[in-house]
Amino acid sequence: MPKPDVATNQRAVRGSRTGRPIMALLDLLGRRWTLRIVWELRDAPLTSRALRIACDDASPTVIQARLSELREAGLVELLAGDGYRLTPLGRELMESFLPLHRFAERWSRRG
Amino acid sequence: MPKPDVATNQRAVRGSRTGRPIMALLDLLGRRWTLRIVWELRDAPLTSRALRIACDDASPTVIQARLSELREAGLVELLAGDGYRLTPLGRELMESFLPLHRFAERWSRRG
DNA sequence: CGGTACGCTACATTATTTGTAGCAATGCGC
DNA sequence: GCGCATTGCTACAAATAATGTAGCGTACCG
Repeated sequence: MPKPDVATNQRAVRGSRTGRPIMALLDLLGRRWTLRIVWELRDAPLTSRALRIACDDASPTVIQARLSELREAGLVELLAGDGYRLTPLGRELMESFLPLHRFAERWSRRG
Repeated sequence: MPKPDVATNQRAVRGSRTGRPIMALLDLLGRRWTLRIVWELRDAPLTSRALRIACDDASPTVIQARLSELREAGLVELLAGDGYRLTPLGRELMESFLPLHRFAERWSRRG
């Protein structure tokens, strides 16, 4: 039955067809390196190159693509001269993320 | 003929070598459809086919691959006759996830 | 038995990622 | 000015992953 129209609130965010924001967010964050980028920006701004290195030397192509998506999503911004940093909204995302960090610790101790 | 390697049925979870669990988790969840699958299983078990449909009709290839990864990660299990469901650990993940759901609502109302 | 649903796989086509190289623009010491 | 380093960002071929469709083998139910 899901045959709804796209009307993406964002460019080509997969899964946004339902109109439920969580779907758009899950799709955005479910792209390779996106979560990691947000995570690496949690403390301080990073230049695109520093970010690349922090992200296990991912290729600049993907990093740039993800940064564009994150900027469009209003989660990240480019500061003249200081590289990229999370916007206030991005910092909210980061905070919503902390429980996952704690979960990761528990998860790593699984049998 | 590339038969899946038995020891690591897929490449090692990226970042797991750093010893930082969050990296392994971010990598696991940052693969296409993984977040969505966990999300769709939040309420009730689903058969692999129902899950496929719930996930915007993603191809069975990826769904099966992700389910294997999630089972290996101890987050999802296959019930004889009832399809897939979150393990207790998977439910913990889901709960760690709820703040993100609330964030998605705020995010969708951004300017 | 026939029909249906399950988990799962094959495989060719298509899309995305990787890795390497490089560009134009800015800044800094000289 | 000049050379040199660093920035954000792009090109592009090769490698890898996802898609879409079909189908297998195994159950279950009539």
